[in-house]
Amino acid sequence: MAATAHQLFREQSTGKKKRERTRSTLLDSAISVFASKGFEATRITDITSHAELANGTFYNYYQDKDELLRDVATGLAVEITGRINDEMEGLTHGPTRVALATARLLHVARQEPEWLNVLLEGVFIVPELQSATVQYLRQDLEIGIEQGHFTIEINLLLVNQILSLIRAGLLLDPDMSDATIRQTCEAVLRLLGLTPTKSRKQVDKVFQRHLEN
Amino acid sequence: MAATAHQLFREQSTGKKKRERTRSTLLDSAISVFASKGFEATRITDITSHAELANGTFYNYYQDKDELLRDVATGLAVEITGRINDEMEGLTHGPTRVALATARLLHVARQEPEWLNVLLEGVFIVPELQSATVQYLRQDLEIGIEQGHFTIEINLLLVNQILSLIRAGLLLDPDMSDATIRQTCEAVLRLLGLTPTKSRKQVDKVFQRHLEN
Amino acid sequence: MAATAHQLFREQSTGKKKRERTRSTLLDSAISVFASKGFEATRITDITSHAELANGTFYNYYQDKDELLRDVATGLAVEITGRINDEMEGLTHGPTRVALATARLLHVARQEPEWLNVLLEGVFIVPELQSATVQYLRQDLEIGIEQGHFTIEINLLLVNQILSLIRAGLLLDPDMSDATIRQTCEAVLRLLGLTPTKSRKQVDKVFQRHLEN
Amino acid sequence: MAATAHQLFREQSTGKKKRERTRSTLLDSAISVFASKGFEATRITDITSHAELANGTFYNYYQDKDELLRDVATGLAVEITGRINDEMEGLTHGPTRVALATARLLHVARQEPEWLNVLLEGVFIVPELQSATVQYLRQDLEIGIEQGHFTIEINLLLVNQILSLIRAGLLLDPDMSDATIRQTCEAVLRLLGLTPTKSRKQVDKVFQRHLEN
DNA sequence: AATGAATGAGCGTTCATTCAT
DNA sequence: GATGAATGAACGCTCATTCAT
Repeated sequence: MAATAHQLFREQSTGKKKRERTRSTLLDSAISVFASKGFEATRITDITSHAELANGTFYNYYQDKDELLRDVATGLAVEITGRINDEMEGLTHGPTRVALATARLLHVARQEPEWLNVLLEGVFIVPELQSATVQYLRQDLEIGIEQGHFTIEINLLLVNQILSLIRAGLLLDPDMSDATIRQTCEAVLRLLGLTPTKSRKQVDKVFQRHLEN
Repeated sequence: MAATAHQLFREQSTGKKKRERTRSTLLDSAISVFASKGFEATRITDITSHAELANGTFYNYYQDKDELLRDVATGLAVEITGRINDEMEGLTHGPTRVALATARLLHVARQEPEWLNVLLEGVFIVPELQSATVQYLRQDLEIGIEQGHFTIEINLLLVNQILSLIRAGLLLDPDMSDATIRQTCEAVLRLLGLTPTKSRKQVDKVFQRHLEN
Repeated sequence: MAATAHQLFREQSTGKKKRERTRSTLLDSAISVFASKGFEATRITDITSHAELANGTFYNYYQDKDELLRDVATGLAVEITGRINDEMEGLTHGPTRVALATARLLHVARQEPEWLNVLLEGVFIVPELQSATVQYLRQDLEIGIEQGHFTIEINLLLVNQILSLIRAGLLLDPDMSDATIRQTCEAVLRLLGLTPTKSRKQVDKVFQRHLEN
Repeated sequence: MAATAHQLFREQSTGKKKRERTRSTLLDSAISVFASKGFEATRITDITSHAELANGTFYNYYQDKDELLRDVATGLAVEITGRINDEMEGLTHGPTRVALATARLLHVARQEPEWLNVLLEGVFIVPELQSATVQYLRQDLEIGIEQGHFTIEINLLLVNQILSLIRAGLLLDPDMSDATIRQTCEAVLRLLGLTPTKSRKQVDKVFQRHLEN
């Protein structure tokens, strides 16, 4: 397999059976190729040749591209939310949690530029990931509501609005400069009902305390 | 040509030369097909057969799908902004202008469900429409800033965020219920820096004064 | 009509009826386009647009490209043989006649680079031009035989060999340098049975007496 | 695959891998179709259907017709020159070598009428075969010059003239009667500077000694 | 006579998918 | 399990040809 930024699935499968290792190779290749050509434009052979496998091998694992995307996006979702959650332990302030989660997410996108792109394509194409996202956000949103910080009604549109704001940032600035991350975080907080001033301060705090490195 | 909701371009070209009428047929067909299958998935023959023309006829008018999309989206932009601007005459209050423009836009989407979908695909695919959109919004945003209502920096990301919010609404509720329109308008105002309360009131006012029908 | 090196047919038809003038425009355009793209690669619209006529107009004059080629090549043959014959008046020496005719032909090709190319394509594609060529050559060949200069049997293959030698020169050096013309003329004379020395001298003489300018 | 005169490449690949066998099938089919319709007029599907393969299979082996022609012509050149060279061992007399090579070449064309046709199209279309031909002829021409038999300057035009003479014979009499072969051989020798008498005698000798069968 | 819009058969090419090895 | 040759439907695009104006 051609060298990549980070072979997420391959690493997770070292030592496992061959079938699992080949599948992981496909998954990692899919990330690379989806990220560089986009899901639609990607051909099966793009993935298998990137994985240095025969084209026919693909069909030993997946029926079609969609099924692969589902697998990829789910795996990425698990990895990324895991990373974010690690840092959120013990935080109880709703806005801080949301701001941090958003900032962390975009930070991951900076370090692994391919991941978020592919994950978001997955969310917009694979239906079940939509509701998973809702589940994931709901808790933090409810905390913020209870604390009186968020003035919102939790519904599918709201979640989509948040995702769309994130996507807009990613689309315009794939390298995720600090400025883009900040503007996106602030936009999310404003959407949830914080004033511009509070949004700004909240983001500042999160950057100082959690993202200095 | 198969019956459609509203043959925008066909109407504009009645009485003109045959070449212009056929081009309009293609444009109207493109709207229908792009809206129902999406731009990417649309085949040239989908458009020509919807237009009841031979496939080859397409190439008498456009080099490829992109060129057609550009034409369609531009035409739609002119029509839609025209309709919106008609109602904005004399309004000087920044938030009102933005809220009304957004609400009107989404209203058009309710009446002509295909238009906004296609226009937005065009904006995200055709580069020159991106900057046209910026131009269109900038004035109202500047008014709101000067009046002290908006707390923003006008940049490309902001414009994309606004468009993304609109798109999120359209994607989730293509029929554009009042609830969706309201939530989208409020989201835009919050993004621009209004508090939840002001956003809500502003939207209420716009609905009462300008959208009762 | 776009400017060309020399509008042979157009000139011949000035003052005649419109039908004749339009046909001439097509013929001259055909020469230009056949010469630059080759007969096979030429499209009907290449010719009509070069002639600044509508594509449909073509079919008012010809059924297809082949018919047009026949017309073009015949016209060119008449023009070119006319020019050559003008200079041959009074010459009775077989080798001189052949050498001069060949040299003149290639000279015409230098002045009107498009003509010979098109004419030869015509000869090899249109059958009836083949036998016309035989007719044209036979007389001079017979003179040379009778005078004891040529050691040949006049047959179709011989004529084709001569034409092929001419074509080889044209293909390799479209600009028809003096060297190419000389080598080609000598090759023709050798083919007819002259020794290398006599061939060389014959060509020298023709160049001195008839082609000094 | 439909029956053909002689499946040159197929024979060479029996026992080899499937990929090689299929490629050979394509090559042999190409010879048949190119010979009967000409290179230009041949469609990809003409070749694949003659080979009893799916149209798509072609593209597993070649990018386009040109690439295939190059492969075919090269293979034919190797085969044909091999056959000719076998008979030339030990001959040191320049004119004999040239006459025999030419005669043998045309003899091959009689036995395998498709080969020379296709090879010559290849030589005139594929540039690298042009120079290969020059290389091949140069040696014999130099021998003849050194021996004082040929009165020539070796250049590209000369080589093209020789090829053109051969082509003329092939075009006019695809069955390659003895008369055509003789006339063509004599023409080549005359072109190289031999007198008609010597040319005739040389050809007679070659026919008696080497082509009696 | 001239136009040029419309046609649709035909071709090159791609690529998901199958299957014998 | 992995391979990769073979498939053929599907699509983009061209262009000779027709015909109403």
